[in-house]
Amino acid sequence: MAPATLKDVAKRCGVSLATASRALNNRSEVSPVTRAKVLKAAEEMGYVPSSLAKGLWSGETKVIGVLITTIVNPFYANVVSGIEKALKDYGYNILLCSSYEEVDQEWASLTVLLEQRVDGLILAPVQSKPEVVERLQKNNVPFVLVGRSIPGIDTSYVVCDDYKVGLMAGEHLLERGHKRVLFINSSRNYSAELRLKGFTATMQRHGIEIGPEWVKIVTPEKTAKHCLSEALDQGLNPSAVFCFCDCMVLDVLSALKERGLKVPGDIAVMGVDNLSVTEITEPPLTTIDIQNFEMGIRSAEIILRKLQKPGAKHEHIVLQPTLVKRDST
Amino acid sequence: MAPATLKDVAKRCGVSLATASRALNNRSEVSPVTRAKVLKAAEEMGYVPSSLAKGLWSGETKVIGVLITTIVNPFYANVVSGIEKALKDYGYNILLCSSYEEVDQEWASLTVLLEQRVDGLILAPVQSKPEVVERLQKNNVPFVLVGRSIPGIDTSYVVCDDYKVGLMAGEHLLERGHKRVLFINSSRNYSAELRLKGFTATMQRHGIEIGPEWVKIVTPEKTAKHCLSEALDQGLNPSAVFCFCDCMVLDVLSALKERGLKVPGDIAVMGVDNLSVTEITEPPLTTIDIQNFEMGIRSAEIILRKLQKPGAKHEHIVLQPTLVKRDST
DNA sequence: TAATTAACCGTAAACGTTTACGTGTTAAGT
DNA sequence: ACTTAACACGTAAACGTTTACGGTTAATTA
Repeated sequence: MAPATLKDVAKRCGVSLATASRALNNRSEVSPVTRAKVLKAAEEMGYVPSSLAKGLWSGETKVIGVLITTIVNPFYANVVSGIEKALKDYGYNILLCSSYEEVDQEWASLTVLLEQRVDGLILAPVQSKPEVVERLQKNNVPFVLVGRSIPGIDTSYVVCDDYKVGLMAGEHLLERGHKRVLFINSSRNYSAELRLKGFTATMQRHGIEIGPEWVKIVTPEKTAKHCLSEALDQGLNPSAVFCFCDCMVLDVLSALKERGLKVPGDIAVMGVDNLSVTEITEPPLTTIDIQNFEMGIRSAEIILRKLQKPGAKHEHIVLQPTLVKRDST
Repeated sequence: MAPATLKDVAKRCGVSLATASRALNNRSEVSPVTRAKVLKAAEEMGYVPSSLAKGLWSGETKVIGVLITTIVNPFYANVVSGIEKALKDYGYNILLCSSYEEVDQEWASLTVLLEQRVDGLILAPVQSKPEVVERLQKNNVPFVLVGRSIPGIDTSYVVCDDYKVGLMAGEHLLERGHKRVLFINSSRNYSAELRLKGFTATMQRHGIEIGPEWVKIVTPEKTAKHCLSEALDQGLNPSAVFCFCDCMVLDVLSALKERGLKVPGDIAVMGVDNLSVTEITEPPLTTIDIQNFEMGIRSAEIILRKLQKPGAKHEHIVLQPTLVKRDST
């Protein structure tokens, strides 16, 4: 009951494998009448060519690996959607893997993607360490980092200007009079570092030191909600919370609700990503738009270019963030 | 610069292909010293076995195709996340395709998935027509429908009790005194039909006829926002809107905001899916929980069982919806 | 008429694995 | 000293494609 093969089709028409293959691939060396016969037989038998065999022969699978933290985060859903859109017209498909922000899981996913011989790879690396990238370079597979780059290593990447993100958040919150700001950050990746740097530098320029107790880090075990609770229980009394991404803001928002704290009356909050939900929360959320969908598009386009010209230079795309002022600050 | 093959590894160790293969697969017919030599060489050369070749030989790819409408809808993001979780421990991976609710796109994606020789398929069919399912049956690939079944055809599926969803919505809205309810529905799939039936039957039981002008259908070209505008411009004056899913509710919500209509004061709204955002919108949204994540888990489990016992009976899982009363009604 | 060419088609090798089968060596049993 | 068994390893076929190469026929040219 295995699927019909080219051999089956050929046999049924009484032609050779080669002829059947040529007929199906619209090559000229086959007579019109034979071609029609083969096409008809293939159609009737529900013949679907095997990408495995084709890939083994041609060395390309028409599959692009995508490795993100989790598709449940709408930021990545948007990125993946952008990737999908850009790849569709070129016949490429997506093999999706998630790291859940865990190094081991990322490594394992990478193994899978390499085994599947993906033609290219788009990934948001978990850490800002070189191992993962070195592995890809060693395996000679075209790849692009998306959302996060890695300092000191030359790769293609599509990111936003993360330092500026931190800077914009700092300036905005200062403008609104906030001096005690809790920063709930993501773990270990370079974007998180840059946003923190941009933020602290800006606050410092206005004479405000951000001590380590004002920076909490979300991990797979410790949600943004936990971070907030921890801060409040430590008696920190922030007047505003700045989160690495809108997802964390949503988490914080429900925590504040539970505690009966009003936003922005008792405490202000803002995030990054400009997820569509931020328009319709109560209150609508101030956030920073970093062009999620566009990031997906651009990274896919880079991969497509790399596939066309294998020797091409690395491309570095830095998208500009824009502040979206709403009512939560 | 192609990736190292088993042949390369074997040559470097001065052993045959067969021995190298056996060493890497931990078979007993190879001496400890040879095995160590092979493993070391493979490690050094960054050898990664080709799933293509392995798949061609074994007939299984360790890949499950997932065909949904779009990953941007958090409902499907949750479903996919559930699938991923259930598959992970068994070494299966996800090839993701989107139909965007278009029949042609669905058909094309299916071709790709069959070409890739996925071991199994989880899909949310666009229409409640048999073509797609017949194709899969003809190609003899195990599959499960998720979220939507197809009437009159025996397949495995994981759905919620859609008739009951419609019924619950109807009863809840009646209870809140709404008699003029606009139903913004999804297009052409059986779940949409069932929810509509459950809804209209319930309203009818209370003496309220739902004329066709009270049912609007969202298509790729016509968003929920359009549907609402159309209804209001037709002078329909609904006191409540029931949407096929929360995504549509969010869309409606922003449309109402633009028009300056208050929820639930001027008009009530409710949806289905219990997306996490519905807790924190203003107002928090009444919705119906249909266990999104669980749907993913269950459908993946069915596929896993089918892969173990190819001859097994179809499984039909109907999850129970629960009404989540919040402030939008 | 003989030689050339075009049109069509088949044979076989290759892609990277796995395993059935065969072969040679050594150790144990008679 | 001869048989047997166990062990370690190699050879080759198979999975489903594509294409280089060669061959046969018929049509064209000299």
